[in-house]
Amino acid sequence: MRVLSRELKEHTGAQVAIQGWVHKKRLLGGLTFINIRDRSGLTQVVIKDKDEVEKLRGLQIGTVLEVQGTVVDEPRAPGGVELHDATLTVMVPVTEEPPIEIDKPLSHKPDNLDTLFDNRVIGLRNLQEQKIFRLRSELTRYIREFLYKNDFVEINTPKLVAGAAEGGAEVFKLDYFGKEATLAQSPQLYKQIMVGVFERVFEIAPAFRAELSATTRHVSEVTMLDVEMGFIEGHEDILNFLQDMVYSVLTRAYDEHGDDLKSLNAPELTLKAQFPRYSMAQIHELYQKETGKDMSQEVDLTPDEEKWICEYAKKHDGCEAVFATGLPESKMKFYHMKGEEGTARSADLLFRGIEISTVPQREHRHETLIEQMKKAGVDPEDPGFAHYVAAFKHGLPPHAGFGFGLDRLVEKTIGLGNVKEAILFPRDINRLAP
RNA sequence: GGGCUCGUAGUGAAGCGGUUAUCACGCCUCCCUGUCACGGAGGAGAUCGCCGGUUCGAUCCCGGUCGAGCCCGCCA
Repeated sequence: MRVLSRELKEHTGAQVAIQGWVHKKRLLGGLTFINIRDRSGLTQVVIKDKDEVEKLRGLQIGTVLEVQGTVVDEPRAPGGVELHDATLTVMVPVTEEPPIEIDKPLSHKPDNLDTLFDNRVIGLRNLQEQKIFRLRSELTRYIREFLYKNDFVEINTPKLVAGAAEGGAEVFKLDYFGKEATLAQSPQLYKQIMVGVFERVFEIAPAFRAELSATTRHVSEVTMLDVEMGFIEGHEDILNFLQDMVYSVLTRAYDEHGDDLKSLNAPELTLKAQFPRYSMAQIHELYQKETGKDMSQEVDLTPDEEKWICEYAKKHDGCEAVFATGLPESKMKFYHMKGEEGTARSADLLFRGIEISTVPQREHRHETLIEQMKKAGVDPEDPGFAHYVAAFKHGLPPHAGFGFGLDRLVEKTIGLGNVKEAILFPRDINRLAP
């Protein structure tokens, strides 16, 4: 029976078998230490028998082994237990030398990210590197649990779609049995339709963006959390809901994985249950007062302003998540609801210097929607949009939702410098493999 | 799409108009009984991204090219 590394201390004195990968060897002459890695961590194996050590001659890190031995309490061993009198059985011999070392910190310097991603398969065997993706898995689980608790249904919508769903962002075009199709850049229209069925829906899925962006915060395949909820009383409802979700998820991550976050050099969490809210105009004004730079002519916040307002909110409000409200009408999409004085009922959620979510209220009134579509140059009769419009014709309640960048959340929670570091196999302008 | 920067063993770095191209880790051989980024001795491993130019001589200077990174625009 196979025993896992983390279960070893429950078997003190017993003869057990462990299975895993050779993670590190230390040969001290008459004494050899081997670290075996399995899904639960590392086990230290102590070998004195020269013949056993010889079995590893010519074999590299990564060799898959079964080790039988006696579990011994040993304060000098990491974790307090180790395996003695070991017998090794090679399950999968590895003779190829690994291209990078996995028992030392991997370089995340911008210049070295290319090497990091080229060797991703091996690099992820590094325990620190794994932590990023174990945390990502946990953050995703927290989000799901929060949404389930709030009566949401998880849905899956098509990623092969006819034409651009929203217009605006660049899409990937492809041949679909002789017709032109695109990769969905957002589940926007589908999730709205589904409000007419379940009231509350969410999806966690890739969205594809063909923009020629080469920055630390863009990839061409992004994992989006899309949430949509019906029967809201006003825009506030969705802002509060997102705020509660983010607060719950982040505080839980720091509660349950504080040690991992610390070991990854994640910043301390500075968060309030109520996120501060500033209008775009206010942010431009505050920013100008502080830096002297006038950005009031910008339709949106500049990346520098996004960083600045997060720092400001952290100092001033004790919260590093902040809403930028009152997005200008010129940035409004046809499915957004108009706000007061040339604004859209929409906000951005910024966290640690970056936009992680856009949170608009939708236009649910059929007539108004048709008007806004026509104004935006979108044909409501178009096969790509007719079904969408039909959902409104047959009754959609007031609703709102948000698109939420999961990759960016992971990046910023851990304090990474590039969104790609939070993605197993990132896709950007130049990278399509691995 | 625009701007700026960078390409040196498997990996990470240093370097300089003339060097045997330097160091660390890894790899190979040997020594080492408590290591945990073990330690010690030795060894192999680099057409200095590619093409062209300047020069007596280019890894170094110039141009092009390919590759990469960062910023802007746009977004999540």
